Amino acid sequence: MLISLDMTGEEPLYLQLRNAIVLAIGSKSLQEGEGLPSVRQLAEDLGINAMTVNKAYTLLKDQGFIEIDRRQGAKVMVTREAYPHFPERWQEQFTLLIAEGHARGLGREELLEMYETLCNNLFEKGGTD
Amino acid sequence: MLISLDMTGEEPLYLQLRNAIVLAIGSKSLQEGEGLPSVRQLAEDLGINAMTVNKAYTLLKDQGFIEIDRRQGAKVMVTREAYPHFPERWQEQFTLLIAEGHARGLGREELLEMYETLCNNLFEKGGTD
DNA sequence: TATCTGTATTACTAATTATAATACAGATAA
DNA sequence: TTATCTGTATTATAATTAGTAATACAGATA
Repeated sequence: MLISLDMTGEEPLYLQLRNAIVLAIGSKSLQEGEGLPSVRQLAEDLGINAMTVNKAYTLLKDQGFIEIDRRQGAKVMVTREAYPHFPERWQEQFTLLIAEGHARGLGREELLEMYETLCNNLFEKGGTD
Repeated sequence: MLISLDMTGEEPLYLQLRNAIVLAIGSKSLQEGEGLPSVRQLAEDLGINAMTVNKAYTLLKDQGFIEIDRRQGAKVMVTREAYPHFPERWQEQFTLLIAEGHARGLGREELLEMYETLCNNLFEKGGTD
């Protein structure tokens, strides 16, 4: 899992990190049960503070993407119970993005093509799923 | 265009307003060239401050969804020049949402179904497009 | 002149972001 | 036992941004 952060952009570091990990899980390049680096290790690798990594991990835990064991560290474990807002909140955001694309001139077919292209790009990064 | 804001939620009022208008444009229930209420009028209707409405309008303008004429007020006018970040930024967000859905257990077919359902829901709100 | 536009200014509070230094609890391995 | 890993709680600090609001101004219009 290669993660690079944009230190100059406006997106918070902990969010960039959270998103990178969600992308990795979604593309199966991080698999269920797989362990994540320790907060200190990852912080050192990325050149950021350990508490910033901890913030990302805690967020991922609260959103049901990982579990954290004080002994072994964090590992991928997607659970539905931890995040009951799915799929309602997700659908809202999804609909909003579709609306944005359509408003900007993408027709139904173009939207569908775009969707499929993005899906393919995402899935070919990971394993055979 | 019926807009209702959640005054107690954590989502900022100006963002809720911006999103509601983008949804309306995307579903064609607000059409190209159609005028929006004045900032004061809308602020009064919604029971919020006029500058909050202005912030939403300014954001919509900066993102290329509306044009603002000091004389006539704001009207829907989607332009590509005003927002050169499309489609790159949009694709990133879209991909992230797909990844979230997939990570939470939606397979490729389920994702596609979900996509089509959301599309249909969105488009049937507006006109015949 | 009265009344609409949007908007610039200013203000104020609250929250966010990131970092840092410690310290602690628990587990593990030498 | 000791050293060394985990995560995490605590506290602090600093800079920045967010969010909302009150007010006044400029320009256009009727």
